[in-house]
Amino acid sequence: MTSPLEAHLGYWLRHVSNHVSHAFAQKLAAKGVTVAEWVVLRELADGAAAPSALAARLGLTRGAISKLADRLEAKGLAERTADADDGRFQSLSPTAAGRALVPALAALADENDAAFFGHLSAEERATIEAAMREIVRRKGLKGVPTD
Amino acid sequence: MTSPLEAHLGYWLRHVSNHVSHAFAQKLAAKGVTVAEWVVLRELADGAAAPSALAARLGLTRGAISKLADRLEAKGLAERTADADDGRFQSLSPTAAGRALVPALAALADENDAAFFGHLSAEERATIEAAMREIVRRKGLKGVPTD
DNA sequence: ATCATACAGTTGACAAGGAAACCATCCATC
DNA sequence: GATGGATGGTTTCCTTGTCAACTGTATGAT
Repeated sequence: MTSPLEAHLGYWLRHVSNHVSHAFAQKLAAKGVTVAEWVVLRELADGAAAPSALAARLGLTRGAISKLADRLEAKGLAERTADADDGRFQSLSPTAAGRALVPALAALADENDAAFFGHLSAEERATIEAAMREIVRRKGLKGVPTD
Repeated sequence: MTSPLEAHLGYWLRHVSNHVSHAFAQKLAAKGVTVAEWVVLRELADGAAAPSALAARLGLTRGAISKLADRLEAKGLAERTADADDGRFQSLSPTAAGRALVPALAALADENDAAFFGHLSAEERATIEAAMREIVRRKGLKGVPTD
């Protein structure tokens, strides 16, 4: 007997996480930003960063970051600056507009998370988060997903 | 203070679920099948279905199913048959080859799930699954994700 | 009977990443 | 100081999905 899809925890995780992300994407769209853009912007709010550092931290390829940087720059939310010392390096930093946008987007993120998980008890939330952190630790997973 | 990404349960869910799916995709690739194809194939193993029914059940658009059907047909794993009564309808059914493939793929799915979640206690697993099911119920979420 | 409407499936344009090839720049060694 | 790797960033191609327009078929109201 082949086990049904629903037997897998991975199934449920993806199912819910897909919907969470999708709902979040909808909310972000109203601000003219995609989820991936938000993640980068959020990261940049803590200080400018090199594209490849972002790639490593966010679990994306350098190519993806390159394209994301293009989009953010086109939207006037971030800008590249060449490193004076090393011609290979560059630094991606948020513009004033980009920086200004972060709080509103963060509020949307909070709101979205609350909408999906707000009803869970503190224990349940703790259990789930701990389990996820543990899996990440065990598997040595790197990289941030897209939310 | 804008809350960090890690404060959101949605973040952790997606993080882990991304890796679970990716790992699964790798395993499936050895069998020449993608995750989406597996999901459809698994669904068809329970009996032939109309494309639009699949779309609704799997949370994909009809267009996506149409292309998936193309691929499955090209690989000789499924086939379309026109409905005799209603010219608009068709039915997607697994070929013998497709049907034969399912158990092996299901084994991979089991294996993959175990690799990520096997170390969790039964209680933890139950808590997580119940929470996810509850969210799906509350939100009235439809559709299966891609695992 | 006819015609508008709804519906199943397909198709084409587009978005977003991954993989890999490609450039440019730096550094280490000779 | 030249030259042969590393290393950072970009570009190209491919895959896969959505969205919206389109095709063909059935149905219901007149």
